[in-house]
Amino acid sequence: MGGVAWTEEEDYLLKKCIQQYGEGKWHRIPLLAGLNRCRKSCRLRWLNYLRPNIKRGNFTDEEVEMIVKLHKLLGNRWSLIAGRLPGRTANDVKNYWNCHLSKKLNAQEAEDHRELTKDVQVIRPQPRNIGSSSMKRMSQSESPTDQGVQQENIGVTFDAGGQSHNPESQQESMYPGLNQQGMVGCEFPMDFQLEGFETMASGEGSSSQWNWDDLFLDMDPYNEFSS
DNA sequence: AACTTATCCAACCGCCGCTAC
DNA sequence: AGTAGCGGCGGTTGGATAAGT
Repeated sequence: MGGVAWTEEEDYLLKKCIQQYGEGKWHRIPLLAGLNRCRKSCRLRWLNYLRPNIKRGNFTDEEVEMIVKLHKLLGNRWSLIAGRLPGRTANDVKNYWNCHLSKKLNAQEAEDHRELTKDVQVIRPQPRNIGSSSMKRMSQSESPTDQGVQQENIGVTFDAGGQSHNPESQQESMYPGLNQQGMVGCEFPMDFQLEGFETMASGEGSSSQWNWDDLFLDMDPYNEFSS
């Protein structure tokens, strides 16, 4: 294991201490419980192992599907993802992702990319003269290599992952929420997406102004996704 | 049976944001 | 304004175990 494994006695002491004094105040727990562990170890042990109602064993298909969808939207925000999976911990989700899904999805993406580019002639960005006004515009936005290179003439957007998207056929795209800035979208209902993504895309607010926690407070992906 | 390699997952580490002083 | 202490989070590590040779 990554460190010194917890003994049954330590587990018992920690459990008893938390039952007596409650969660929180982690800095006091080691002292109160008589454990030679740091506050973080105690908290982690409780959250990932000792807490009641923790679901162990394999992830169900529904849970896996949920993880994939939430990860597509949230990225590596494991605690938020785990919050939507009753009984699962952030560590469980993270481990499962790292062990199973990341490899699987990487392989699938590589395969999809091969399929997409199989019969397609790759059009690479050509050097071109850029007028001063265009330069000004570019300097105000992110580097095109970061968020997608616009192929103005053919109307196809290339994102950083090398996939191409035609804005006109976006409705049929695998990622209907993908905007022209190359922002990764999702398969959520459009009325949900637009509230957040349009504002971000239009530049009215930076992504740092967004609080994802708020965004999810009233959302139940079990129902939202399955419908 | 012995050894090597791959996989899993519990635990640790470092960083971040918040709060109190 | 600066700083210390805290809870919380995500990334990484490394021991145990399974699978392969």
